[in-house]
Parts: sequence; structure tokens; C-alpha cells
Amino acid sequence: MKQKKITAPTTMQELADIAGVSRGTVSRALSDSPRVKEKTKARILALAEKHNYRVNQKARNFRLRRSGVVCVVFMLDIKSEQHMSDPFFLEMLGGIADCLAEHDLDLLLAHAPMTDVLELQDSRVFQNSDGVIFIGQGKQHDRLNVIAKSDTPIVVWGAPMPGQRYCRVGGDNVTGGYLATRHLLEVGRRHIAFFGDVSLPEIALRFSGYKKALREQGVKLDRRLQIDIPFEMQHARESIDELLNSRTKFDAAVCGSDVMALSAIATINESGLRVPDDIAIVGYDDIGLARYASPTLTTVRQNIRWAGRVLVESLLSLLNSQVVADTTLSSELIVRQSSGAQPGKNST
Amino acid sequence: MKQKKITAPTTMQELADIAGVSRGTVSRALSDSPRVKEKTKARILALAEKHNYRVNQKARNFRLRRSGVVCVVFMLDIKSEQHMSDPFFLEMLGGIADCLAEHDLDLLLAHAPMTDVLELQDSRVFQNSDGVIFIGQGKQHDRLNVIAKSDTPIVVWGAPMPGQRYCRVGGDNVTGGYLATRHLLEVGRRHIAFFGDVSLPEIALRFSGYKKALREQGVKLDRRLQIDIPFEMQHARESIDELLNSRTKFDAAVCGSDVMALSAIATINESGLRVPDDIAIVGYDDIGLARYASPTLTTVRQNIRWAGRVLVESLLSLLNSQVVADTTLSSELIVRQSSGAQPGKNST
DNA sequence: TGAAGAAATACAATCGATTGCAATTATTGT
DNA sequence: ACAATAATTGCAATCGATTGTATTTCTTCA
Repeated sequence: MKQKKITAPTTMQELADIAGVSRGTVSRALSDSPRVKEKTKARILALAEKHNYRVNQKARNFRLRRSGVVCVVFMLDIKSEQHMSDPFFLEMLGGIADCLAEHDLDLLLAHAPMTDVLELQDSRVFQNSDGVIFIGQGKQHDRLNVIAKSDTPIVVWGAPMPGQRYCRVGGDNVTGGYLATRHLLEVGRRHIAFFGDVSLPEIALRFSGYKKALREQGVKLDRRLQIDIPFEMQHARESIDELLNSRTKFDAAVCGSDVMALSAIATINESGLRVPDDIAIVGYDDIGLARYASPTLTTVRQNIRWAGRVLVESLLSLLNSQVVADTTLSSELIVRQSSGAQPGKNST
Repeated sequence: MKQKKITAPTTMQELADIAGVSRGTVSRALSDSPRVKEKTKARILALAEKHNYRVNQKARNFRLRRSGVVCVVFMLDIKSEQHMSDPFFLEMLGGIADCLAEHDLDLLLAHAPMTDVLELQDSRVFQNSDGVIFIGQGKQHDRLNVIAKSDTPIVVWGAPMPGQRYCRVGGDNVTGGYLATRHLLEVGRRHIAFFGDVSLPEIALRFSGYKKALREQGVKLDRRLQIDIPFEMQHARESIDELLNSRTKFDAAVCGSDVMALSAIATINESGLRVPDDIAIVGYDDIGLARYASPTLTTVRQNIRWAGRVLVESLLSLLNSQVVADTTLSSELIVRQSSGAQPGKNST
């Protein structure tokens, strides 16, 4: 058995020796350069195949100064436990992964919870990737500005910010918040709560849209109805329970995410109230689950998978040293049962 | 502004020049070698910090012949669309990510759907990672054997197989299938269906456990009750609907995964029957959702996050050129409502 | 047939950090 | 103060592929 074994050439030089050509020619043949004769090319490729040779990627990355890897970082200022399974993140990740694959790039997941993004800059991950995509700004806008000055290009999903120096892609949060609220007003609600942590840029913008809608309809803003719920399930239940138990009257809520909305619906149901009869709910994001949950969820659609693509395309432009404009993707309201939708009123 | 700019040293040599020492000394200082004087070390570190120098990881990877990256591949022989959001995969991924982080390794996600794992071997991903973890064997046992011979170590989550030459970690599927079935028999069910694609090695083992339990109790195996449902939600609904509409009598089901079980419960509920009164259900995996779904799900627990750790530890041993034994993790039954559990009978 | 020009291939510098070994400097005991 | 030894630091080979330039080999046409 062992006698027949062909010692696999590990370096290009060895393959070159076998083929009786120079290293450079092998390199060009493998990368399909027009500078090498078709016949030679075919012969070298066949030999490579036969001897099971594969280029050393580490050497290649070094020489070419790129790795073909893009790093994705999910940023929220909370502990990491359940983040990765956040449906919003996953859908975005799916879009990003697909688009990266089309461009022959690989996806590196930054796993460590980041209290300070700047730490990332010192990490191997950062140095190793050709570019980094941040999902969410958390509360680290300024630090992102610092990172943007390094020579690893970054793209951020989030809200436009004053003094922002990084490439950003995001949804139209003001309009989203506005549409959600106006819808609830249109179906006759007047005591509309807003669930979401307004210290996060995106949520703050949605809140301003919410206020705008209320103002338009002459509904007075009730500060007790704005509840700072972080993006996590557990917190949602507690906070909403608290609100339900308080004497504050409310008959609807605009939520910072679909996950939060679904959690709110569950909590409300458990308390004996009914959605949407007693309390109407509007979510945000339009995750896949929104369509299948029961009741189906009225929400502000962000085309998440597409957003993933836009992020990648923007990053690629940056890698290509092109100037990339700030991008805001439009949002639309998707009316479903949870907000007391009348049949036939669904937009699409 | 521009005048004060310190030109950041990009190579170690430049930093060495600034510090007035040799490149080698800088390298040793940065890696905290005992061979360089503490004072010099401190001085170099300070200069590196001041001048914002960071080692070129690509050069480092090349020189050290490792990248610090471990690739995770989720393998099922179906198209990729929804895979990444499979809760089982995500929990496993979480365990893997945590453990990798502790060992200062990064996580690369292989995204492309693999019809043939061998393709992976030619891919940059493979060459670039120090090791690969496969979640599931799909139907590619033989190809995994081939890949195992390459010098990138691999570890596979799955079932033990005859002639297996790769390092494997998996649950105790026979016992799992047995426990699930025995439980249903104990609560009085006699027409127990088995939902799962028995052409997948793990499922096949669970099915043999199922058969064993039936045999023990003298219940005759009804082949019509074994339904090949792949690991996907959509298919589950269709197949189960079909079974419900057929005249085949059944009062319980052992499912190949919790996702499948939850999907089955939803389908059964929609058909007007009730779980567990009409049909009792047992899942497999004990994903987080099993505890919170309603009804809560009786299931065979695989400690998924821990399994992730075991996979990583095994891979690390391989990287350390140690021989790693095949590992089978024990499984236990977790009794909850979906199988008509009597209160107080819960194991823990 | 021979020279000019094109096509194909060979040569060798280069990317930036690591590390064994050699050379230098510091420390110790007498 | 001087060996002998230990502690530091410097030197230079090395990892394996890419690519600009030089060189060789073919074509082509007069």
C-alpha cells in the first residue's frame, strides 16, 4: 500500500519541479493567466489535480495582503448569551452570507461580547479580515469613528449620526416610527405606548417619528408610556407586566422590534387581556416569524436580507477604495392582525 | 493638523528602528518572551502603543502556519435557506463559539450549501482554518473519511459509523430513541409514530431505540407510522397533515427534533386534535424553546452547548496531534406537558 | 534564411514576522 | 580585577506564493 503513495507536493516549487517549469509559471497557470500557453496550463492543472496540490492560503494571503474574509460583529451593549439567536441578526447574517458567497468571500463571526469596540481593533479578527460589518451601533458611535480611520474598512448598520465618519447603511427609522404610530391612530387608538430604549440611536429616531404622528393628530405625548426596553425578551416581559399592573391607561403599543412585540403579545395574553382587542401591537423589522406567529404581527418592514446585501456591496466598494454614500433604505408598514387590521387593508 | 501626525510604523522593523533594537527583540517583546529584559520589554510595548503599531496577522499566520480560525460547517443535504436559524445549530454554535473564544480562536462560518463536502477541501475556507467542525454527517460519511486524511484536522458531530476514520462526538441516539418511546408506552400509548428521516445515521439509531422499546413491551411495529420527515419545518406540516388525513391510527409520536415536534404540535392543533390528550408528542434535543413553548415539550435532552465544548476540545487535542477517542454523550429524557406527563414525574 | 516582433517562460525580489544560533553585555565569585 | 557564566540582544534564514522584468523560444514575413 504505502509504496504506491505519491508524496504530495506541498509547495508550488515542488509542483513546478514535477512539471519541469518555473514556480512563476505554475502560479500563473493556477490563476489562469493569459501569459501561459493553454497547453502548459492544462498540463500543470492536471498535475496539480493528480498530485493533490493546493496553494498555501496563508502564504497567499500574506503575499496578496488580503484574506478573503469579512468579519461580522453584532453589537448591542448587553451580555452575549442569546444574541446570536436573535432572528433579526440571523436574517441579516443570512443576507450578508449569501452576498459574500457570491463575491467569493468568507464570513468570520466575532463572538466575544464587546464592551468597547476599540478592543476589536487590537484583536486578531480585525487584522485578519479584509473588512468588518457592524450590525448596530450600540452606544459606541464615537469609537466607531475612531475605528473607521484604521485601514480595515468598516460598514455599520444603524442610524445616521452627527459627525459620523464611517460608512453607514440603515432603515428609515423616523418614517417607520411614524407609520406604525399613524396606523394605530387610524384604527382609533389614542393611548399608544412606545417600547424601546431611546438611548439607542435607531430607537430614538423611531420615537421621533412616533411623536410626530401623535402631534399631527393632536394627541398629547404621555411620557409614562415610553418604556426603555432593551432588545431582550426577558426584560420585555418584566417591563410590560409592570406597565400592565400600573394604573397607566394604554390601548396600543409601538415596539422597537418584532421580538419585543411577540414577547409583549405573550405577556398581554397571559395577563388576560387580548391582542388586538384590548391592546393593539405594532412590531418593527418584519422578521420571518411575524408572518407565522399568532396573531400575525403588524410591523414595519425592513427588508433585512436585502439590507445585508447592501452592507456587503458597500463594503466591497470601500475595499475598492471608492467613496460610498450613506444609505437609507425605505421602510413600509405591513398590516396584519395584531393591530386590529381590517381585512383587505393590507399593504403590499 | 497634518504636521503633528506620527507616521505609524507598519512593520516590525520600523518599530525596531524607532526603539533602537533589532526586529527579533521587538518580536520577542511583543510575545512576552523571557528572553528580553523587562525594562526593554516595557519600553517597546509603550512605543508600540504610542505609535499604534499592530503586528501584521497575515505575515504572522504565514510564518506560524496557523490562523487561529476554526471553521464550522452545518451539514444537511438540503438547500441552505433556513439552516442558519435552526435553533439546534445555533445553540451548538453558541457553545462552540464560547469555547473557541476561551482558547483564543475565531470562528469562520462556511456558508455555501455543500452538495459534496469534498468541494470544501479545495476551498479557501478549508486551507485557511486550523481545523473544521462539522455539525451533522448528512449522508456524506465516506467523503468525511476522505477529508479526515488531509492535514487539516476535523471533528464531526454525528453518529458512530462502521469504518469511520474521523474524530466524532455525538449523543446516545439509541438510548434517546428508546427512552422517548418507553415513556410514551408508560403513559399508555400503543400507536406510536416515528417522525424522522431514517436514512440519516443519527435518526436511524434513534429508530432502532424506538423499535427496541416497542419490542420490550410487545407492541408490534407498524411501518406506516414511520414517516421520513427531513429536518425542515415545512415538510413536517405536510407529512403530518397527510398522516392525520389517512386512516392510520396513532396516539403518539417520537420526533427527530424539537423543531419537528413543535411543528407537529402546531399542525395537530390546527387539525382540531389536542396535544397531549389525543396525540402525545416527544421531541429530541431540548432546545431552549422546548421549555417555553406551549404546551412545554417533553424531549430527549442533548446538552447542546456542552456538546459544542466537547467538539472544540476534541479538535484542540487533534491540533495538538493527540489521539482522540470517539465520544458519546449521554442523553436523558425530560418530561414536560406535551407527552401527557403526570405532575411531579419530571426527571432532573 | 534571417531578423523583427510576439509569445511563453524563467528569474529573483518581495511581502513581514519568527526563531535558532551567534555575539555581545552584565553579573558573579574569587 | 579577571575569568567564567548567565542574561540580553542581534543576525539572518525561513515560511510559500506573486509579479515585474529579463530571457528564451516561436512565428512570421521579406
